[in-house]
Amino acid sequence: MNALDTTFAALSHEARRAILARLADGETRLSDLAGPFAMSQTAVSKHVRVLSDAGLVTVEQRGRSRYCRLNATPMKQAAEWLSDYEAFWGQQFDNLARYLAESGD
Amino acid sequence: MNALDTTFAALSHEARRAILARLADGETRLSDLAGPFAMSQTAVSKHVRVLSDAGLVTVEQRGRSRYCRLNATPMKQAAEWLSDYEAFWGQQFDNLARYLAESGD
DNA sequence: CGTATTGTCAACCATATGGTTGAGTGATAT
DNA sequence: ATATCACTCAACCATATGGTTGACAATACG
Repeated sequence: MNALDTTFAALSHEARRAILARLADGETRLSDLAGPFAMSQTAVSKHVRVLSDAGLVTVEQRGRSRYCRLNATPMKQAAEWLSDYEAFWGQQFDNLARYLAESGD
Repeated sequence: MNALDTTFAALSHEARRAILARLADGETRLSDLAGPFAMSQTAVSKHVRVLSDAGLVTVEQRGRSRYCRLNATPMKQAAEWLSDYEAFWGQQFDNLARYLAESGD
């Protein structure tokens, strides 16, 4: 898997996006991250692992806690990939119109 | 799975991103899509199915061929989600500096 | 008609993902 | 020293993903 693969895959789960949103407010301990989720701490830990493997989160052990920090850098590449399609975002109706025109040939 | 989940998941495979890139050049038949891939047509068909389920591709049967068309609309939502983190993209070194400063306490 | 083209479907396989529980480890507090 | 906190790890489970093959269906061509 390349970087874009792992980045998009990491972003494809709501819990992980929620974790990132939380980290946008600042560094958070793993146990504090787990709070809002109806999920065991182990599960949250696994999600953080996925985010960490994707380079989206930096984990640092201090004392008995693990502090998680957002690293948005990989998102930049993802956003750049998406931006290549910016020109097509408004074209849904154009496509529909073309489809209707073509199917009427 | 919500829309963002399926969109990001669909984008997390290189073959599917390649298919989308190809479709950006215009409508393409499924068999023509399969060409460049070291993969059976069935596998390509499955990828197109994933893209279609995510709303990124519109498939239309004409004669014995299936014509695939790009629909970038779902990407817009994904790009908007990402753009919320734009402010953090440049902060990797800031974060590193802060980390070093804190760990030096 | 028969045959090639274009694709699906079903079955199968290996591996990944997302979750659980229970046990264990290392740091901190009392 | 012991208890508690914050985790990880290993095992297990169910389901999803990504791929294959072989059989089938529908369209088009001659």
